[in-house]
Amino acid sequence: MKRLPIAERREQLVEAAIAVASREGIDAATVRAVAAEAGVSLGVVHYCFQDKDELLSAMAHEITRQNLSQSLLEMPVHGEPDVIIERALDLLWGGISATRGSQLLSYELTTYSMRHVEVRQVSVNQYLVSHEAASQFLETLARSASIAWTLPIETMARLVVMMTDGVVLAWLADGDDAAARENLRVFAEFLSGHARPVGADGVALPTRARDASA
Amino acid sequence: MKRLPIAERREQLVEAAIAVASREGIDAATVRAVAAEAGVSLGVVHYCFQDKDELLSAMAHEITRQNLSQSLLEMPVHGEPDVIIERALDLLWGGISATRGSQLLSYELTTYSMRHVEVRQVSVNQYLVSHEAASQFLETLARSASIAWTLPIETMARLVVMMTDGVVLAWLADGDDAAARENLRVFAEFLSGHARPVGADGVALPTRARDASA
DNA sequence: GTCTATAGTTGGATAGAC
DNA sequence: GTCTATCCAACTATAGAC
Repeated sequence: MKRLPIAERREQLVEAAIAVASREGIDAATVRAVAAEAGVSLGVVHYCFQDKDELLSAMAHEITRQNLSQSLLEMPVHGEPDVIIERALDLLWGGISATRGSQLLSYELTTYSMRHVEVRQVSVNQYLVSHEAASQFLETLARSASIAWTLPIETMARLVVMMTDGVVLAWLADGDDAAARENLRVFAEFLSGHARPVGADGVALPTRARDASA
Repeated sequence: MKRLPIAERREQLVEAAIAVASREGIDAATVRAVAAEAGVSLGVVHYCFQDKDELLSAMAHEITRQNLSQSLLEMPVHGEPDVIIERALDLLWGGISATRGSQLLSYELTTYSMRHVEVRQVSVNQYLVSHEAASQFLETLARSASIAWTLPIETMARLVVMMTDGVVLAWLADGDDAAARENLRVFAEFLSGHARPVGADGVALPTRARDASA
């Protein structure tokens, strides 16, 4: 546990910060607590990070990456659009419901960032990463299911982020897993309602399309 | 500014707490800052409230009431369902977008409550009040527009709360008023899609109903 | 690079004069 | 009921020995 290069030490401390903050909340993630969690002394943290805000920012960046990357990479192959959409949301929900502390921490970081100018970038980054992930999610979904979206991808992505936040917040509040899944089912219906079938090459199939213009 | 009955003093302090917390965030709402905001000395606050948590709980209860009561009381009269729904969401948004600090504070209180057992009731209360308000909103809407909802009122209410949270969070993050209104427009379409017309007396009109069973 | 020790703040809570 | 004064705990941050 001694004499690590500073880059590795920083990684270790960020992981420790994530651990303690996910478990006990953002207020509990003091420099002291992080040092204790990592098994180093207080001075080490201040040697690796200029101040607490820099540590918090690094932690936020990493947890945003972790929360979103895992759920969105695997996607079902081909099949009926409605089935694929519902299955994709199931996978998404699996990744979320298994990481309650991280999800809650993510919202704590959002509000914290909105109140403290020194870490303003955190919520901006969360916003950008979430929307990028949602866009990729929708595009992969469209390719897998041979569909196109009836609204611009940016609009759809914002709706996906919005609904995901809503579902997760409600679930954090009441812990009702069944209700969250029910919400996702309605969410899936909503997505299906804004999809129109296209050929495998991406060309619309006018005979089945609900709206040839759009 | 002297010798008020304790009930009035408590009200005054709660208002001061709301003011400072809405303006500067939950972390800035220290007992000292609240006392200064109210123009009283530190001891007065501890005389009126057993500890900080009791003050925070009182503040949370009051701001939850304020945030939700104002927007939901006025509702348009009769007319075409789609128009009424969109107009109702416009009114809702007006009440929200004018109170950015309060909205953000509400989410800060939610996450704070979820991490501190002593104020656990705060988020439970937020949940209950929000769902009750959403249910009333939907019922008033149904009466005004002479429609019925195709899903159980509890399910619909949870969806309304969920979507409202999502829209507000996204708006807090990027401040994009136009995008929020666009989201609400889609939200309105969603609501319209789950409404079916009934007679003014609440009886379904089978000739126009999309689904006579439900 | 890592440790201990400590300076310097801030904030919750209480005691006691008025 | 209200004020001032004070205690005590926890935290960020730095200095300096090793």
